[in-house]
Amino acid sequence: MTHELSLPDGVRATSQRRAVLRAVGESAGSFTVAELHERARRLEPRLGLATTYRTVELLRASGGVHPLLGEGRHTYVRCRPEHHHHLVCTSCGGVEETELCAAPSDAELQRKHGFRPAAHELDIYGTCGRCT
Amino acid sequence: MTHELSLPDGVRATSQRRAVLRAVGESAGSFTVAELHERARRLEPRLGLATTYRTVELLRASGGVHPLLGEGRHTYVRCRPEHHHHLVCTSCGGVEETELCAAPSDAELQRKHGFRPAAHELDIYGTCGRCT
DNA sequence: ATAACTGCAAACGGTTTGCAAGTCT
DNA sequence: AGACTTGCAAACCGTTTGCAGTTAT
Repeated sequence: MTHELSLPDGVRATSQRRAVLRAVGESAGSFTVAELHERARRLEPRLGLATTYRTVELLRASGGVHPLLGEGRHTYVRCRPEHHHHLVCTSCGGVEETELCAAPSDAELQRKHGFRPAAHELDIYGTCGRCT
Repeated sequence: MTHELSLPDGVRATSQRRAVLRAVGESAGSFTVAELHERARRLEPRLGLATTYRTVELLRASGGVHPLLGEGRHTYVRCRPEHHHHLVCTSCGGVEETELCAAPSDAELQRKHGFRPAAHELDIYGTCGRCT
């Protein structure tokens, strides 16, 4: 089930890069580069932040991780991003995630607007369970 | 047709803010704060960048503009009151509006999350007709 | 009169880069 | 050996903030 994460061909398999790879593998959901760095440092304490950035960029270019539009460009998910949206409570400010989604169909967007959708972002505002 | 853009209640109508407002009004599609600043400076040469940021934040808080989290810098689009969503072309930066909408149903959100939705925002990223 | 607002410049936080030292093949 | 990779620190860039002077109401 879990697709094996690997470095692109032609780059060297250093201990630093392996540590970053494992940190990505251990991530549940989305992560920032800083979080990844912190986690990878447990395996490779001398790992520098710049190297983490460089490795994430390698993985991004080879399709191993994917940047999320929704939470700012500095958030990534492992290649198969779980599709989720935000439920923002306007009373307490809390945010939860949901997998429920019903965006307009690709075909309809194509037909009515000539637009080819690649990703979308949906934020739903309302009142959460605790606040009702 | 074009809804008049205005400052929120309780804030002073200065020439700087009017210049930023007009610059927003003149924008086609999305814009960055820096672009807005440059455009608004033609009307108000002494306008500072910080003031442009502060005014954009005012407009954002009062619903006059809507932030898109694109590559690198934050970009915004002007927001009109009718219910609509944005089709953002990641190739040319253009933004069109669509009335197509299919958010998850209130009942489903209520049942699965105990969340009572009031409003939602949907941004769809992809390639527009001209860029395909 | 006075609270809101401004420009300026310095501060800030995340990201990138130059470089000398170190490492994989 | 030789190219690739690293850590470090400085540079970078968009954004925010502190402050003293200015302006709308």
